[in-house]
Amino acid sequence: MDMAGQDPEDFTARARIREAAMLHFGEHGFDRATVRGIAETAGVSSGLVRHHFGSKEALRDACDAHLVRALSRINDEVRTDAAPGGVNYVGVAGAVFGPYQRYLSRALVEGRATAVFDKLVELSAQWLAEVDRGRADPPEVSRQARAAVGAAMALSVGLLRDHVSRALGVDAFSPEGSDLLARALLDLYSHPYLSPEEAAALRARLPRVPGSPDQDEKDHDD
Amino acid sequence: MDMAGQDPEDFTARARIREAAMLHFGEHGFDRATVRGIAETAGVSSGLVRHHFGSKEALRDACDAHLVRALSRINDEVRTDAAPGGVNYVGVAGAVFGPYQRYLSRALVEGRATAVFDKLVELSAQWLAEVDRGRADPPEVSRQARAAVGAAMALSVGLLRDHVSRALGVDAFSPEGSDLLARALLDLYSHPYLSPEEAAALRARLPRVPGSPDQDEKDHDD
DNA sequence: TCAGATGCTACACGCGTGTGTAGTCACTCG
DNA sequence: CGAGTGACTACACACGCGTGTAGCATCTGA
Repeated sequence: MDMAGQDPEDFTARARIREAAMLHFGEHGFDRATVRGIAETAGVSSGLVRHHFGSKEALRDACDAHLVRALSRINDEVRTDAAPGGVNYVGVAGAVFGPYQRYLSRALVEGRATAVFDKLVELSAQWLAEVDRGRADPPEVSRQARAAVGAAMALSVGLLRDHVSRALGVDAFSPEGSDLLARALLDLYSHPYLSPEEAAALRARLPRVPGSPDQDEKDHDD
Repeated sequence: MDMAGQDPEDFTARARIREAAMLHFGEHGFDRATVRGIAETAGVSSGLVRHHFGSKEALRDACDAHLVRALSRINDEVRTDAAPGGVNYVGVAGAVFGPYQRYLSRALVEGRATAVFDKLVELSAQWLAEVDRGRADPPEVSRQARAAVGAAMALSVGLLRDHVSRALGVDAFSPEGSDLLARALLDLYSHPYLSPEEAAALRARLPRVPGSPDQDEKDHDD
């Protein structure tokens, strides 16, 4: 039916409901959020929510789908606006979390929004490809693995927004906070926090070899 | 009453309930988890849960408190076992998430477990203090800010366990996965991913100065 | 021996929830 | 005009949930 575009349907009740749902799901979580509350925020009856989306879970699916669409749009914008020497991760993080920060956080932690994470891994891998080019020693682990970790790290501040904000003293997404964060991240990404010797030493202390049984799990007593 | 120790009460029904609660809260989330289900796992009646903890929320509080106790114990162990040249972050992450990975993840994302995060910031700051000593250029941002980001990053893989595992191809907490992760992290922490020039360039592209209004928030249209 | 805790269970209540149903209004098309 | 269709509402139902209450064993100490 209305598979049309993204803009023209934004004032429809359906879009308002979706928007309200992302707000409520993000703020209170899926379970705690109520269809009635969403309907109220959207200015419609609770029945209409069901009429348009069928069920609460289907509504969440629609939110997830919308998130992916929003991401791919943002992704294109970022790609054209990226710094020549590497993707501006701060910008990416700020953009990915957009108006939907809380919703995305919950979705990611609950294991959903896989497309978002995978896209971020892809971006991270591209970045690493450039970095690896100008590198003397060959990386020990695959680029994919490092990209996965990099993607997770890029999201970490957003996921732990409240805690980071508390430690920072200002909201991480406020102008002051994001500036502080950006500079902290630049510092982190531009300085090695382990010397090659330390890294080698720690590597040597790693649990035996892959495949060894749990060796560090002596007891979790209580 | 039974403020006794931590070990001697581990076989009591109260401890079993707490343990079952952390399992259920972690697996299904606080709202979706039911007192009846927790009671069944603990092998007791649902009434006993209320008898011991008063309410579902109080039960969660007890779980949080137990988590903090577990952390401080782990913290002591790690501190004595830490590598001389820096804290083994991989070990820390693996230890902090112990048997309570999922529970901790949810608690952190929901803004609880502040003590855990703050403790991690503290550890991170200690580590940075050592790193800063052997550093030529002075860091631009406070150690606290960098520690906050570092703590968030140390937790990121645990928070996004499912996604990272999917990108890795193996469970991030399996022996193979944690080994792979450790080596990826060591690579990340021991190599700068931005050259000083690139960092300077990106820093120059940062939004004006702290305190400037939103400049990058043109529109979030729909 | 007998009160009084204490650990624990069984059962019922009330409420909020997602969902189902019936119906109204408006607009379209033949 | 009139049937049809989709947006939308009001209302009721059934269910699962946290919570409350009453009661039963078991142990302890005066």
